[in-house]
Formats: sequence, structure tokens, C-alpha cells
Amino acid sequence: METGNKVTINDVAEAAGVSKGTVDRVLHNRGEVSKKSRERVLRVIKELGYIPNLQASLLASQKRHVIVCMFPEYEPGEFWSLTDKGVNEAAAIVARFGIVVKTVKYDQYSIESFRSACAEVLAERPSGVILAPMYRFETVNFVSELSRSGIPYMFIDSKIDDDGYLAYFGMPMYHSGVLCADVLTDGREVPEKVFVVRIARDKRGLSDPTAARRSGFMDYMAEHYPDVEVVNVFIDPKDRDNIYSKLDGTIGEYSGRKFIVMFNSRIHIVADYLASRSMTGCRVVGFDGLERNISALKRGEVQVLIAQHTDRQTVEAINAMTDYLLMGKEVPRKDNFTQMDLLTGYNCDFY
Amino acid sequence: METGNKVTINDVAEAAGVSKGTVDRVLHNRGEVSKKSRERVLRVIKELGYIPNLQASLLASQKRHVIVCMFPEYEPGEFWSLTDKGVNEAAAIVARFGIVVKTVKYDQYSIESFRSACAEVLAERPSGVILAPMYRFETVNFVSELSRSGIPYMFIDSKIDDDGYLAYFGMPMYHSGVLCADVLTDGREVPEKVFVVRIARDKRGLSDPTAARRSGFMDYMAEHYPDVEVVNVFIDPKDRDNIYSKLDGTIGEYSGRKFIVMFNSRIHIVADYLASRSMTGCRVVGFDGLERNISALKRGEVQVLIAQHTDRQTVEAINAMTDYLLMGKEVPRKDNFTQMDLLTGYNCDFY
DNA sequence: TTGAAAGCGCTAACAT
DNA sequence: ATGTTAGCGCTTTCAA
Repeated sequence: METGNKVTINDVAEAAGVSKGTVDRVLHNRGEVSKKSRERVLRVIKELGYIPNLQASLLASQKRHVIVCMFPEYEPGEFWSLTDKGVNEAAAIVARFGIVVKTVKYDQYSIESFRSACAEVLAERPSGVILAPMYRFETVNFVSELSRSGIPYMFIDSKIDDDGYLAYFGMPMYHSGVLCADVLTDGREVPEKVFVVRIARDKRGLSDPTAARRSGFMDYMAEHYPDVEVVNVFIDPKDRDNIYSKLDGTIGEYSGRKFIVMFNSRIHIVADYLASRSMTGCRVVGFDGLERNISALKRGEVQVLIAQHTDRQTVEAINAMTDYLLMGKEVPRKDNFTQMDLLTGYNCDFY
Repeated sequence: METGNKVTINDVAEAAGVSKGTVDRVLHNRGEVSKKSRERVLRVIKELGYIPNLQASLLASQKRHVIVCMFPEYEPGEFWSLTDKGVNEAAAIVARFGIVVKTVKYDQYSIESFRSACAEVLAERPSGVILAPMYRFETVNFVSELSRSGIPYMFIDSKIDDDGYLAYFGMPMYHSGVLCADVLTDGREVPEKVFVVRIARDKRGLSDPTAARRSGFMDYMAEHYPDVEVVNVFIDPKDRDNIYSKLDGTIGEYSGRKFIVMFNSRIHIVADYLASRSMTGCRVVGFDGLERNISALKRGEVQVLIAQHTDRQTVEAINAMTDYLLMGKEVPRKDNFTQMDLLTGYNCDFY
């Protein structure tokens, strides 16, 4: 512990021959300052290496910033619970700066729900918004509304075609597909066919967030294994009986070594199926470190998971937003691609 | 932005019928308070849900904490540069709380250097110390000196047998060896022999930080591949010519498919060797995401790197120390094992 | 054992 | 356009 002797606003004011009121004005460029004083103050600030004291500033201004995070609601153990975890962690950190983090959730399968969530966020008049976009058109409307109100926003998980966002934090989707294909195949015997299990979605304006990932996968396969057949198997996650009969009719009937991937976070469905049919020796690769996926990994029903630290993404987004709000720090990079972690039965315990 | 109306020390003082001076005294239990007032104040604090304002507290007390980080000096691109990177990142964050982070480096191959570094740290009278321990005996002396002075300390990277540390942040060494063996072998043709390239160290009191890792590796091999021969190859990293002739005489002479691992961060040495001899088709697994290792990964001379986010470790340690210093928050977990990341040519760009 | 009062560095309303 | 001043919530003397 030492008592630092930092340069204060008073020192600057004195050296520049003005009052601290004036210094404060140029600091936050809220006008009402002659060009002459302005320049003098700026010069002195640089000379003295003045750095504003955040504590004092926060204390005096009594500003209470609210950051709103918007993402889908979830059942325990589902993907979005990880995001929520990150929000809570970050909220605890930035609370030290008097920043309140609020959460608004929506039903990702209901456009009405998304709309009303947007309205709710707007009504809150937050200092900043962090959102996982879903409905392209609605999202465009929403963020342009935010822009109009001067509210900065960031995308997490995926992003839409838009340019006004402060930052994006998420996985590089295309590359994750490439990685998936490589992990599935590289250095092993060449498969005869690989199964891609997909969710049968209705197409009502829902952009499929895994489309780019699928492209990466297909491109890799086309380049490295042009002769391997890629078989799509569509399932409806809500109808378990149907799933199993569907899988029985495809994967189950195939007698060779089974190579299976899924591009969303639900590879545990496949794992459960394989276990129920006592099928072993398959090579199964999936995405995201959900508890159920990790369990499958440990039981050996899944060989590799490609995961991202969803919670860290959120933490970084909220931290970046805080820096922006409190110190006007621009975000260093606009697009922040998070790393892709390879989980196996041997390192998943430490994930 | 909203103007929050939080409970302040004044509210507490008023409700308890004492002055805020008294409230402050019980808050920091610095005595001089009658049992009666003390209890009353405590009760009111609970009732009102009073939470001290960190900003105001920091501002008023003008305390300047210094955290000292102690780890080996390094050449550009070496392992410890990652640690340093984390230190700088964390320093920027905690600077917002008026905390100064200083660095003291030592020559990891010189016990005298380590000793004088310890002395230097002590002389600084820091609020907290974060260190990468090297010489067991010296470290024990050092930390007991710290304890005596009431200075909390944390270990990073590795730890010694001691109980007084506040926290440890590092890789689970034994498990990393197990993982290494699994990545090297699993699902592939069974090798005839595997080469373990090791640094020939002189034994002068230096504890080999990779010993536990080697144990994990050997245990896995013994269990899964009892018939595979593990060949140790000792090299001296300073004598490049010697290295190559040594490798020529062992790995070079072997005509089967070459399986090679190294337990420290210098797998790039092996990569360079293989490239210089145009040996391809090997399976090479190493540790740590140094630039030179990553390059080798991209060039295909190394197949997998097992890495840890060394920089994140440091950030977490410094954050934890900050919480402890500023808010008296105990560290949630004493031993914090960081995740082990598997890097391949396809995901290392995002690491 | 306690209360009163003077700041900490900065903001913002109010004068000038 | 600029200076003055009263706080923000808390710590820390100094008296009482």
C-alpha cells in the first residue's frame, strides 16, 4: 500500500490557468469553451499525463447505467443457459462500477415473443444492449430503433447483415464446420458415408444459425473426400419416438462403421439413441459443451465436442460495453471470433 | 441511465441513531465501539440491506495497492511471454481500481537471481504477491516470509508443497500427460514405439515442472499399450548441432511411423528437425501455444498442441487478488485447474 | 466511546 | 465563455 500522487483535475486547471469547471467541459466536450482555453487544457493534459479518476467521476455523476442482454429463454441444461451464466458472472464484476445488467428473454420459436422483447428493451431505456439476434427482419428494425435512440448495441452468438453494431462476439461458423469435418475424419480410415443429423425446422423467417457451419463441413468433405456420401437425416426434436424410428431406418440400417455429426448443440440425442441400441465403435462429433453432451463424451458415446466458451463471450461483451460506456473506450475489434475448443473424454473435466 | 437510490452509510447512521463515523468503525471493525451500538448498527445494516459503495470508499481512503507478479524472464516468443501478456491485460483492468501491478522477473536457471528477486519483492512491501515458484527451498522461505508480513500470495503455473497460498492457477499436470497419450494414440494404428524428447537438465535443486505430466503419460501408455516401447531421447536445447545428430541417431534411424511427444513447450525444435530432414507422416504432439509451435502446427509438422490459456490464468489470479484486497472476498476455489485446449491446424487461428 | 468536520477527485447546477 | 460551489458516499483526523 502506498499513497500515489496522481495528477488531478485541479493540477490541470491550475497549470492551464483555468477553473476545473472548464477542464471538465473540455474533458467531456460539452462545448461552452473557447477554442483557446480548449487547446491550452488539452495540451496541459497531455503534458502532465493526466488520467481521470474513474472512482471520483462515477461517484460525482451518480450515473446508473443499465445494460440489457437479450437472448432466448431456455430449459435447464440447454445451450442458452451458458450465456446466462456468463451474464451473471459479468454482472457481478461490473456491479462494482454501479452498472446494472438486466436480462430480457424471448421464445426463439415465436416471432411475437421476439417483438415484444424488443419493445420491452426499448422501454427500459438502457445505456447499451447486447443481443443474440434471431428474426432477421425484426432485428433490423430493432437495432435501427436503437441507433436512432443513440443506444449502442452488440451481437453475440450470431449476427445479421448490419453495420451499426459496436461489436460481435461469437464462433466463426464456417470454420467450425471445417474443423468438425477434419476432426471427424483426419488420420483415420476413410468412411464410406457420413450421417448428418439435422433438425427439421419450419422455415417461417427463422434464419438457421448453423447454415454456415454446414457449408464449411460440406466444403471440406468435397475437397478431401469427394467420394464419401453425406447422408442427411432430418428429425423433430420434440417427437422422441419418431426420432428413434427415423434413426433406425437410416443410421441403424447401415452396417459399416458409423460416422455421425450434428451441427447444433443436440448431439446428446444421437448419443442416447446409440446407447439405447447398443451401437458402439461409432465416430460421433458434435457441438457445444452442454452437460448432457459432456456426459455422452465421458461415456464414450461421443468422441469429440467442438465447444466455445459461450459464457466468456458474454463476459467479454459486457466488459467491452462497460469500457465503452464508462470511459468511452472504443471496442478494439469489431468482430471477435472466439476460440473453438476440442473436448474429449480426457480434458472435458477441466472445461 | 437511471439514478439509483441506494442505501448509504448516512441512512444506516440515522436509522441506528449513531454517527456515520461509528458505522464506519463497525464496518471495518476497528474497535472503539460499544457492544450496544455495534449490534444496533449491524442489525440496521442487515435490515436496510446496506452495501458499501466501493467507489466512494476507494476515493476517500486513497489507498494504492501494489500487486507484484514474479516469474521467469524470457526471450520473445517463449512460454513466459504469455504470462506477461496476461499481466499487462489484468493490470489495465485493475488500474481502474487504483491498483498498480508490478513485475519482478528472475533467471529461472539461477538460484541467486531467484533469491534476489524475492528480496526485491519483499522490499516493495506489496499488498499481494503472485508467483511462479521455481526453487523449492527458496520458495518455502520466501512465502513464509510473506506470511509473516501478512502479505497474501498465489501460485501460478506450478505450486510447491505449502498450505498458506490463497490460490493456485495452473494446468492439471498429471492429467495433461494422460490427455497427451490419448491424443497421440487413440483410434489410430498401434505404434511400435513412441519417442519422448526430453531436455537434459542438470539437477541442481531445480524441480522439473513436467515430471507429473510424464507420469500421466506413462501411466496411460502402460495401461492401454503395455507392449509399446517408450524411448527417451535427451537433448540439450542450447546445442543445436548436437540436437540434430542426437535425433538422427534415434528418431532418424527408426523406419516405422514416428510417434513423437515432448512435455515442455519446445516441440518446435522437433518440428524444425523433421522439416530439415524432410520427414513427413509422423504423429507429433506437444504442449503450449507458442507462436513457433503454432506455426509448426499450421505447416503440418505438429499434429496437435495441448495448450492452456496462460494469459487467462494470470488475469484470473490478479482479479482474484483484487477482489480479496478490495472487498475481502475469499477466493472461491483454492486450486484452479485451467482447461486444456486441443489445438489443430484448423482451430489454432482462433486461439 | 463517540460525533463533527474536512476532504478524496470529479460533476453539474448556478452565477457571472 | 468561464468561475464558483455544493455535493456524491466514504474515511479519517480531531475534539469532546
